[in-house]
Amino acid sequence: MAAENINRPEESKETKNFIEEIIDSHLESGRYNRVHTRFPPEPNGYLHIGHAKSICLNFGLAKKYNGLCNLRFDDTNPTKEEVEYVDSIKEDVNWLGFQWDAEYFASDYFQQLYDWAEKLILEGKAYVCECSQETISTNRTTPTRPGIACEHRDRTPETNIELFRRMKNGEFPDGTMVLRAKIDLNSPNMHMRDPIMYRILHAHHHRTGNQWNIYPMYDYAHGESDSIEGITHSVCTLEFEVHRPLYEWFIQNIGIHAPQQIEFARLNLSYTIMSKRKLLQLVNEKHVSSWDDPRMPTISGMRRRGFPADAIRDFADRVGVAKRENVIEYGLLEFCVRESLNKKAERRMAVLNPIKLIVTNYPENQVDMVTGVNNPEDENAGTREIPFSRELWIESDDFMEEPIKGYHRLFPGNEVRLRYAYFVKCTGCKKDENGNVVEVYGEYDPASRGGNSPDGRKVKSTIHWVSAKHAAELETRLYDRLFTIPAPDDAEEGKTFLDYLNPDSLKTITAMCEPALAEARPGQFFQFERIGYFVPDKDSPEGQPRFNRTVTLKDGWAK
RNA sequence: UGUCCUGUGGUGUAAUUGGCAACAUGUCUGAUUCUGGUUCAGAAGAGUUUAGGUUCGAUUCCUAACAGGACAACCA
Repeated sequence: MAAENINRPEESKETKNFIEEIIDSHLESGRYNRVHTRFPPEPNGYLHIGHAKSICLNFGLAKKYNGLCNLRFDDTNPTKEEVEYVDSIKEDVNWLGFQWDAEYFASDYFQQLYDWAEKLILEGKAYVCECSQETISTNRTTPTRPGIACEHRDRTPETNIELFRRMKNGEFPDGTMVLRAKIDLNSPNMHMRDPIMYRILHAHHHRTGNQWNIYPMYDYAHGESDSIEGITHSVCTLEFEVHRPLYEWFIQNIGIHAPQQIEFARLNLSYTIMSKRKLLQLVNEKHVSSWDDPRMPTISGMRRRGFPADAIRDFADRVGVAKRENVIEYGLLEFCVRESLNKKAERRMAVLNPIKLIVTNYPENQVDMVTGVNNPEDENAGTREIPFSRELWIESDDFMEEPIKGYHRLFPGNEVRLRYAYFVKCTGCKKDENGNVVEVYGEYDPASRGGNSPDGRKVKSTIHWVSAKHAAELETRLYDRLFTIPAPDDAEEGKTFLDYLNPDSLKTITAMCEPALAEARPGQFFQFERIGYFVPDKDSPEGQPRFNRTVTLKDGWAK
């Protein structure tokens, strides 16, 4: 094998993570002359941001070393897995921006796995055990004490192979017997105390149908699948560390290509949960609408929320790869999202919490068009025309009858700029019987058309607005974090993560939007000026976009 | 309890493999700005879990302790 296609990353200021250092040493020592990774999801749920880290890592490693990366579905448990999940997983990996070199299923290897199991049996390295689940467990005892051998352990290979074949043929009911590797009942590592390789399951498998009555366990299937595919570096999360001796035992005793398993710390994000079980619970108990509810930390949820794929990749990059447990601040994800969106989102004006501003010296039925810049960060984004008239919607936060110190928006006597339009000076307001402001009044300066005064006069603030008679009233969903505390998993006594659901994680309002927003289409990104980033939801009817708030703008004033 | 893994600013990740701790984010200032956004400039913030040891010198090597985590499924 020529090794000239190995691509060692050029010396750059970028430091290497510990996995890359291991790979470098393997390449140097000649243990491997290539890099081949895989992303091995179990199709029993939707992918989440934690998987995104693993996807970026595995595909990233392959790319960096000019190697390959497979997508392999770890579908060894037919009772939990469904095609729906297979489809969503493929879509999510693609959307994240990765193409796998080959697509496999662990179930593709069932026959090979079976043959190897027979080989181990014949060599006296595996046996059929008829103990109950409880007996197996109690016979394993505890780590400090030796395990107890059951009467099945010393059966002859002939008996074992016959029993195993009958297991395969479906002659026994579920749970009556299992195939166990004969390793070491006294190992301090409980995984080595004769682990189960096969269990009987008369279940319909999403790919092999009813062909099999026995299914391999993770520990027996995973490493062998890696080996079959020629994987060199099998990257997984920390909890599999104790499984590594077992992974290596099977490979060695079958006598096949040996990949190196390397474990890293999974991603944890503050204010969110990552467990598939809990995520499923949120969906099943209707705390969210679906797996792709924009509040979900799933890849599909984030996509619907408006997080760009490049932001997620950047995030995965920034959190790094190490072995120590970590909790990433949610703010870092938001930073990555804003940084990406700032460059690509077109600006629009929309008023979320409207109050009317009447420009008293502007002619009653006049309308003029002012020009708005679509994206100050991108010259190619062009401009658009926005209608201006006497009655405008402005944000109620942008007016205070009695301003607090530091406030320089609209208050009686103060002049501000209406973005892209005119200077307007506040002359007062009208209140209802309860003292609530219902209308704000102002006078504009015709000479300031376009947003600048010829006399060089300055204003301290610019506010956004929407012409009342031209406003498009569009449904807008204001999303916030799903949980109220940083670590919803660490519930205090007597509580569960559900007790920390944020009741205000979704507020649906009608926003007063500039007309151009009515033409927004799913897939586009917008910044509502001074407010945040928004995307049209996929469930929007034609010509009537419903907006999802992706993230707010950073608020340096923060009342 | 046993085995294994991990301890570096608030958070995360580094430190040329022994040379007085860097980057990002966050926070706080100030400047710029037709978004209280962006951008720019600056500041504060860890002496590397602790105690010993080796060394001229330790985040890095050794020992012990302490703390946190994983495992003890016919789940993956």
